[in-house]
Amino acid sequence: MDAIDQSLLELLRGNARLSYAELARQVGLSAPAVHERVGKLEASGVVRGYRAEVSPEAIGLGVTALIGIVEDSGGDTDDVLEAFRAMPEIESCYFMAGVESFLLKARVGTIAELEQLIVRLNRTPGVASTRTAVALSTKWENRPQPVPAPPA
Amino acid sequence: MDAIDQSLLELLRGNARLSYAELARQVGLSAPAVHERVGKLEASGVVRGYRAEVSPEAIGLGVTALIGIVEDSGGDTDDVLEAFRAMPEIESCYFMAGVESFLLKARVGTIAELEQLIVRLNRTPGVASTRTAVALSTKWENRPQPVPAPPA
DNA sequence: GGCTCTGGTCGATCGCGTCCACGGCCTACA
DNA sequence: TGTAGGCCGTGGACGCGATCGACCAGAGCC
Repeated sequence: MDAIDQSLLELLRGNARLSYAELARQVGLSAPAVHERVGKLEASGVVRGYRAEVSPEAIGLGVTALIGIVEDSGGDTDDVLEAFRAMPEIESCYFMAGVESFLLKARVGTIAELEQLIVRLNRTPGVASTRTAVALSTKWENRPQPVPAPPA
Repeated sequence: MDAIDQSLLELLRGNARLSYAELARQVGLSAPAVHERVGKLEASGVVRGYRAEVSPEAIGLGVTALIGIVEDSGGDTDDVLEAFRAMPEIESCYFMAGVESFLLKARVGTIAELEQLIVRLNRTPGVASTRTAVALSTKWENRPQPVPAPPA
């Protein structure tokens, strides 16, 4: 993971569909060399995948909510997790320090759907209570920050 | 935005580096047809871009925190936003309903850096108070949910 | 000093991206 | 109902890119 790898990551975070030839020009190597480097970054898990970023509103998911979950003292955390995983509306799931064990980011089409989701969450075994905050607007999201000095 | 467009979005959300030829095979059209459809999806803003997803730990950003911000009654929201925007650690910024006007997702390398970030946030004009919760682990993040029925 | 491993370039081949001309279907309208 | 026009697709052509193999330079190690 040297400076060239960092440049490649930076470039691919900006536009994942850049050709190897274009990447090669940008970093001053040959295309096969870039191909090999990127392959190693993928194989080592540094690059997890390449995703098209779709505007949520455009596909009818205009409502974003952040939901804190307090767990039942008797519940099994893994079961709760499984239940969350089965709900496709839950885009992100963090296990947190604090009273609320989980923080979920959910995306639905309407407030009515959000209501149904919250009801389902509250009914989930192991969930003691939920606290929902809805996002009025998303100022930005998943902004890539510059790759800092490598850990190695 | 018909069923084929939805398939294309689904495919590209799974792997943004698929070739047009491959996409064409998957949806049963010719490559130029797919090229044109994807071009229109990009032009209309449905597809915002293509991003490589990089493992945060691999680039030395092992600490994720969610930070709620209570605004000063006298502060200017736009100024606060500008200040947040200038902090690269803040990956996402939502404007929320509720006492806390903003919810930030921040990513830093160490707890010490998180401390410095919180100090900077509290010093920011317009910020009355902050509430930080750190993520112990990320169960999943930005999981693409199936494209539902189109709004049209 | 020579061996080997790593990581690069170069060249060749094959497939892909992309442009263009053409054609079929659907609709609007007389 | 016949017809014109627009939309959206296909097929062909051509140049570029992906990718493989062969080869080479430098570092580290015996």
